[in-house]
Amino acid sequence: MNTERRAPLDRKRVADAALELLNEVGLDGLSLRAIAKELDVKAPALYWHFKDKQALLDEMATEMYRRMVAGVPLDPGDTWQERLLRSNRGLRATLLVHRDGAKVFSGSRFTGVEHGEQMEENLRLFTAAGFTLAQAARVTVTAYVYTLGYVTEEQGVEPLPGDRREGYDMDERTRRMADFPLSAQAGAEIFTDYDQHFEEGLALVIAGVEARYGIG
Amino acid sequence: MNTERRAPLDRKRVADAALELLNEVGLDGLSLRAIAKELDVKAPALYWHFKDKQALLDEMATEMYRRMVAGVPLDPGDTWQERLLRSNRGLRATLLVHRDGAKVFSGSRFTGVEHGEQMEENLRLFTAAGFTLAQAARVTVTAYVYTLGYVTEEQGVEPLPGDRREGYDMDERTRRMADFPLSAQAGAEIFTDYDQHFEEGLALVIAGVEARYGIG
DNA sequence: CCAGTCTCCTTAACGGCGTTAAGTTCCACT
DNA sequence: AGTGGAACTTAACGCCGTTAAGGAGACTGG
Repeated sequence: MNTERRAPLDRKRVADAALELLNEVGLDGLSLRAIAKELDVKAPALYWHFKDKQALLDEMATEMYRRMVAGVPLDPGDTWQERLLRSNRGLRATLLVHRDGAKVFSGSRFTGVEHGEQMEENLRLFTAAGFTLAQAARVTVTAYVYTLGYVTEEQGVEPLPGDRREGYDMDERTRRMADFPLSAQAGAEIFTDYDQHFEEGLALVIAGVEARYGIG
Repeated sequence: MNTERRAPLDRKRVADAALELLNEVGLDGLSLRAIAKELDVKAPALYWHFKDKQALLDEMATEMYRRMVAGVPLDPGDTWQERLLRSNRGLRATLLVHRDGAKVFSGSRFTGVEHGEQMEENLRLFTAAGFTLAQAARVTVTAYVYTLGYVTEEQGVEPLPGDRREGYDMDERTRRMADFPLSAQAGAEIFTDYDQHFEEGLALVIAGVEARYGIG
């Protein structure tokens, strides 16, 4: 008989398995029973590690954040513009790794205070560049919610990079919008080239900061 | 005996009832059975009017949009800046009317093509102001996702204006963030005064458009 | 060496969920 | 009067998050 005993779970291993499963089944299909099965365990076992499902989702978001920090090494010598670009590109890339990544992220709260470190570094850089703390907060939050909102919309159309959801066929949309020629044409401008359009919006925010706060 | 017969339901009446209920129970608690009860009907009756729950949520989002358009009369003589301010303030106000308004809105797609009219008007105004269609699309989308992202975060902290969710006590947060003084202090800057901070972020976007596209 | 405790999991069950199938009632029209 | 469709109800399915109770194995103190 097999007396090998599986190593006990921990929060990170559960979150990892859940994130992997997320890509296959999406947020709606992400049940505790399915996650448990992935870990060769029954669903109630998860309650030993998390008080409820939301706590597991929080851990998933936190894990995504950890991977983002690990994948986006920040140069302390960055200008604030470079920092804003890098961190928001990194954020978007992180969200895009998982189906419904933006929803998981924005619906959850980080466990612990690890995220404080990166936040502190950013605020330090911005204030050193001449921003007041209030301005620094405003800039980072504005870029953050822009990115989150952008990817949320993006993933509503393309759950994973490259595979478009049904009902978002461009030709069909153009036909439906025949009475609104500008809107019809703008559709091609909105529902394609997500990478490039994200960059442009981010550039608008940065240009706004330079202009309004007078820090180049 | 009572032979009065209730007028048959329609999509709008269902969506109205669901939106009203949404404020009491939140998106998680918004079950078809509860909506049906509100309408003196059993849950499966809703399937006569909607093919599934998502279709009902889509109708709710569309109804929110209709109310926004009705509540934010657009002056054709607006400058593009005024238009961008007005429409995004109107959008935020609309989202804030209902608990989880931003989530409902960004998770759904409009039914029909009514929204094309307003979109067309906006694009007309922007192109008339000198923007290319591509620029006009970029500007409106950037402001749109900013607003959506902002309110999503806002409603994560304050589900309805004025009633703060537990776990977002500022003093307690400051204590937890003691190791990160800038972040701790910035918290007061981020998790309060949502109206004013929304305006500031929107102003940043507008300033960016002026600077980057050279249209004042 | 063994009793007791703690960790980590299982089994069983609860109420509620979205959804489907089948049947019912009532009205409009021929 | 008879037919047909519109607008529902009743009953049921399988799945969900969650809780209660218990059990197996390792760890610890006497």
